[in-house]
Amino acid sequence: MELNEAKETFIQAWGNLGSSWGINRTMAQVHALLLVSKDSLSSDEIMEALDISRGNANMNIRALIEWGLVFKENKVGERREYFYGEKDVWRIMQKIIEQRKKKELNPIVYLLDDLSQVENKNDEVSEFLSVIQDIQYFALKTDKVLDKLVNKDPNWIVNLLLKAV
Amino acid sequence: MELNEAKETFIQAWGNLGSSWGINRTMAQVHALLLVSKDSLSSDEIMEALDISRGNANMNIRALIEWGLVFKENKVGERREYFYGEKDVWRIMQKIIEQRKKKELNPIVYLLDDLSQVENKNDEVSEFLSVIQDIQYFALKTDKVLDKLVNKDPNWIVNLLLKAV
DNA sequence: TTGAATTTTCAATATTAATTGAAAGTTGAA
DNA sequence: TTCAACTTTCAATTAATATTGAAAATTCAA
Repeated sequence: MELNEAKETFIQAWGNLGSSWGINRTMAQVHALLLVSKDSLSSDEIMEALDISRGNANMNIRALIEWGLVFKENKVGERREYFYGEKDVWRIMQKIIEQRKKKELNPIVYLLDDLSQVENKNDEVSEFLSVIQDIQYFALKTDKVLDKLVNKDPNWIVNLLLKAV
Repeated sequence: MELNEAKETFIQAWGNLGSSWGINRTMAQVHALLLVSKDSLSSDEIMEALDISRGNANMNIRALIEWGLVFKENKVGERREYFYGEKDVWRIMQKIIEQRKKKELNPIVYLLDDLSQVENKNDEVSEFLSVIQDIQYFALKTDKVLDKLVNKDPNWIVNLLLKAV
């Protein structure tokens, strides 16, 4: 396989995988592009490389900056903005986990907390509460572990994983 | 809050959350409904409770059975099928992890394996390979941990999590 | 077998999400 | 200030996904 072909494959595949990861195709593609680009790229270069519109490029670059996966660079004497990607895969994982946790896990925690307030007056309610509380238990545990994960250094989790496997 | 109100809230919220979890709204709702239903329900009862069409109900019940989150029950002297949900929250987590791993993680592992085959003839390629291999490293680690997770008993992970936090 | 009850399929439709592109907004050098 | 370069916004369009509902297939008691 040739390098540019491999990069192209990576970008396309990362885009597809993004879909199942709750990240839209273009956002994942921009991320992949910047991940394998040696130099920072302008909006126009990104539009060109991925064959997408200006608006689409802009929105997804902003989203990636929001996520902390992409950064701006201002070149001296240049008006336009350039962008480069976070290259540290560990940090990339952290950021993605952080965002997915916010979007997918936190709402569950709040929901279950609310639902626990149901008046516990009979067996049927107890049974419902038991389900809710079981879910809550796992959700809170997962939440805590992921918090640690995004706050600690790479070795913490690597050691944990090694111990586990 | 009253029980039926709480159940209704749970079903609706679980449906919405399903979306961000890569599970479609109806599938998540059917799952939630069966999770908080004392008795098993027929297709018609599910259609009625969630106000969805026969086709929709059928497809999502099948998908849930496929995932191992819902089971059939045949009542004696009754033609129609009844369905009940997996109530063990630990097993539910296992099944969901199993499916998401299959859909989200495995493709990455295969992709990276492929991309590693790029001919390593110069520095630019080395740099690309380094990114790919970093991702591969984390992907494989995560893959292994999740494998353990779905094969071991609840205490294994709970202990691990406790140790970690 | 037959046929009513039930389940499954799938083309058509509806819903939701992503993308475009042009207009409006912003920026900073001259 | 002014104005061209550049960025952002957002209504309209397109694409992707989910849902419907009726027809076809299956099942099983009689």
